[in-house]
Amino acid sequence: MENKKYLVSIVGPTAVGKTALAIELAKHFKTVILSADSRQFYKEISIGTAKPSQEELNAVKHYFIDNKSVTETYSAGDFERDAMNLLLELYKDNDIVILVGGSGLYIKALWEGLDEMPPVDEALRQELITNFEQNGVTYLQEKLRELDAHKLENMDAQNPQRLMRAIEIASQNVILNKTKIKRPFEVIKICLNKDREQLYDTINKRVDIMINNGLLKESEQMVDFKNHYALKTVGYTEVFEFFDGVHSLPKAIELIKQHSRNYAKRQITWFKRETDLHWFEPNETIKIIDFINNKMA
RNA sequence: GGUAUCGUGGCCGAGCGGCUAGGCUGAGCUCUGCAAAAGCUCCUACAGCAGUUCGAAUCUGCUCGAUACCU
Repeated sequence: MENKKYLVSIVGPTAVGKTALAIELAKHFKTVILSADSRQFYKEISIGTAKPSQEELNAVKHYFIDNKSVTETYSAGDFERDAMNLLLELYKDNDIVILVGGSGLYIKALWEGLDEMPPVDEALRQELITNFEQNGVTYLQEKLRELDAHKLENMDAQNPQRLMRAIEIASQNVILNKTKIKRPFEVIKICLNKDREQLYDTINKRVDIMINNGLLKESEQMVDFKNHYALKTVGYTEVFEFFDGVHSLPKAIELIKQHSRNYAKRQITWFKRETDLHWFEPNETIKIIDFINNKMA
């Protein structure tokens, strides 16, 4: 009979220490790491995305790092599909796989699944963007009201991005069932967090390190791609603005720190509502290993 | 010592007699495909004291503090 399979998931805010813990766990359980970080996929950007170091990557096999180019568009749905396929392969040789990352939606997609969706209609998307730019959110609200008034009443109607998405779905007659999918493995959910001030301090310091490690140079090489979604992200946006003369360098660095702190806070908010999530401090490795063993016993 | 200008919430910053400017930070939150994204909510301050006035952050005086210039 085949052994039970586990997905040990390490989540938490940026810079809390997920990478280090994941590597320790992977070594301890003699397994591999599946990364769920929506920016570490991209092979061209490493410094600003705080990828694991080369030594760390050599120590344990990592999947979903450097597997995409910034010119590609990738979504949570794509990730769910690719990660599931990979996991089924990995479970042939391993009973445990370590999932690590901070991209809440991507992780949720893998844990619970997303509904099947037809591909985005590019023409419609473009039309929506154009009309939104000219007429504002009101246009999107009215458009959605015609298609699905009930949906409009029950959503964040001030959010253009979500309105566009809702219109796309409504216009394709897709029925969302929003039920959690039963996975062929058990998910063990561990969230790392620490004192807010300490976390912010670590974030600030890490940004300085990124600058010293050549974030500016890396960004310079990415200038031609700055309109791609992959580069619409903290660390690069601010440096591009510095290049364009919008901010001084010190100001840009200050903004990277600030936006990283804001991001960390949003991540914490996201994970707070997750059920079955167990919270630990980053230095509690032994306690975490015990916890995992208990869960698997 | 004199003259001038100024002193607004954690920070920036408008207002210049009556209707909680606004922005940023910070905190809280939303979440089925751009998610390191996008959006929502909260935090009623005018240096102090005295006065003018029905009413003062806004006008007057004094005190304290800052800045600039002069001797």
